[in-house]
Amino acid sequence: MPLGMLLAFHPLLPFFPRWLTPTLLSLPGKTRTKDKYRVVYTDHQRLELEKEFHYSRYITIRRKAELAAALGLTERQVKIWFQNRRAKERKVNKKKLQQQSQPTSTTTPTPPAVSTLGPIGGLCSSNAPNLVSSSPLTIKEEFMP
DNA sequence: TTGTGTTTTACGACCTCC
DNA sequence: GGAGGTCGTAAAACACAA
Repeated sequence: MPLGMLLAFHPLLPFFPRWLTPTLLSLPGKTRTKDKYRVVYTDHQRLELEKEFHYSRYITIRRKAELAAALGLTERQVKIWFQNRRAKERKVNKKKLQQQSQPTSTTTPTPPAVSTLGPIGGLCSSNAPNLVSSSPLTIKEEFMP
């Protein structure tokens, strides 16, 4: 049974949605409130975050603060966005790998081995572990005005 | 419409590093 | 010990076929 169901149907928490659990209600600074379980980022916010991610998958503390201020987000939101974005990338790469490992017998040939780092290639920074280095400039330029 | 699958925010648990 | 990493998950938002 998922944790959420346990919480939702816990005898002490009768029919409380997850975001209404006492923990979330009592602790200040929590972002999950009754009004907004989660916010939807604007296209501009997403674009800027994506740009930064393509430049470097691991954001520096300084850059995180700058970006958060520029986009009107909290540093925590920026941090979590990067975490989720890396998770997404891993998921996509895993999917690609699985598709490559089981070749289709249909007429549609699998495309030539594409970098698992996505269409933009492997952009990485010095603080990004286990990242295949490529040309960061090419990516960055893609978002130049 | 609506039912269903996918994507997007946000969190907790746990782990590693300094 | 704290900050930040992954992993798993919840639930809102979204896409889309029926």
